[in-house]
Amino acid sequence: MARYGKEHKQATRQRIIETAGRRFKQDGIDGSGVATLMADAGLTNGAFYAHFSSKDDLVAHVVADQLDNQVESFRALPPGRAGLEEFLRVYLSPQHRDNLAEGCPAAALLDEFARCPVGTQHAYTDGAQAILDEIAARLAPEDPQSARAKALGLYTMAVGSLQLSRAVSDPKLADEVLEMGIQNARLLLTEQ
Amino acid sequence: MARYGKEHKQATRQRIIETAGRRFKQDGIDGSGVATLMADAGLTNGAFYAHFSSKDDLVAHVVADQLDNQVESFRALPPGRAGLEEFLRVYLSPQHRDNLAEGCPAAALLDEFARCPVGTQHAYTDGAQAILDEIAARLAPEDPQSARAKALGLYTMAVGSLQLSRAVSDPKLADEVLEMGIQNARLLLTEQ
DNA sequence: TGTACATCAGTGAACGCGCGTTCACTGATGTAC
DNA sequence: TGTACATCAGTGAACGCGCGTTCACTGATGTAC
Repeated sequence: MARYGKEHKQATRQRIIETAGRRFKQDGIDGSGVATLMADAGLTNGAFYAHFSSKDDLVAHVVADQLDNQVESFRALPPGRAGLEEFLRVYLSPQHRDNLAEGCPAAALLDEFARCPVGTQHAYTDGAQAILDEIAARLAPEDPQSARAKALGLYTMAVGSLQLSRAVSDPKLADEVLEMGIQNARLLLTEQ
Repeated sequence: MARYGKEHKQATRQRIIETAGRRFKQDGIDGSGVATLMADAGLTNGAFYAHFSSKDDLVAHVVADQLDNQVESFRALPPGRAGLEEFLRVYLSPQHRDNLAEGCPAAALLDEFARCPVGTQHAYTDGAQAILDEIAARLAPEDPQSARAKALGLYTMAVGSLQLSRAVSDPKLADEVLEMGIQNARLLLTEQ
């Protein structure tokens, strides 16, 4: 079972972090047990503590990884406001709403972060700052203060709209929430 | 222990629903055990199933109760846009952010509702519709369509902002999120 | 080249604990006589 | 008025189960000779 190159254990660790990200978003943090998380990665529960000191430790690394990925995919968007338009269309789409596991970590878990240890909150805070910077930079490089305000408005409304669309049991309302979210976000972006 | 008037058991049931509401918002739904919920109400675990058929059953009733209270407190606000201004100031205040247990159920639990049984989602959907109607009615009785859109924007941005302010570990950022939330919400309300 | 050994990622059983749920029982009160 | 009984909200121990965590062990591989 052993004597692999040093990159092998790192790869396993990364695999655990990525499959755990999907599981946490799908079933919640409390709703995902260590044995299930390890089975998702093709391992058994006992190996967990060779990679992480505790479940909380894993959660913090998962959050950092998820936010890193989101920042990276933001940077791959077309430059300027066109990129924000595309982001909105994808983020507030029925496909995103109906795919918890592959979607935005904040939309799936933000209110749980408020109850997480400070290490997890730091990981989220760093990632959220990077995303807000990325949004603001596309908005108005010449007016950073209003760009910052709008970036926050866009981010909080997008996350809130996706969560609301997922929580309601009426499919018509769920779709309306997404459509109005795009409409309101565009209004926020284009005005003044 | 028994032979009280018929209103006694109802009162106990209501007490459980109310203390459970605080506990769920504080510690999450998965994070609150039945024994703890009953101890909060001054009872022992065994009595639970004389009042509710399951924990899920309690959750659905708690969500309905929480949203009812929120609708009621909305109706007690000053009429028209002045009421919405007051709502924003209170909702996006540091006091609300720092008091999970007494605060908005959606801000504390919205992303968990996406993973709840359909009965709970119905309870939330009904309450959310009533709140959106209440907001829209204050906005523009003469233009119900744009009022509806703005009501959704206001609600999702308020919930998203409060969640974000609670999740970040940097107090300065947490305060900024609330301030910018109020600013963006006012912008949404006053324009056009 | 062949054999003995060291390494160590991963296994799987076990730990104590709290979970949601069940159930035989308690005991204070209202009712019947 | 006094006593026996029925009611039933609430008790508390117990159920099987999955939780996070620990640990003695396995066994495939690289290294030493």
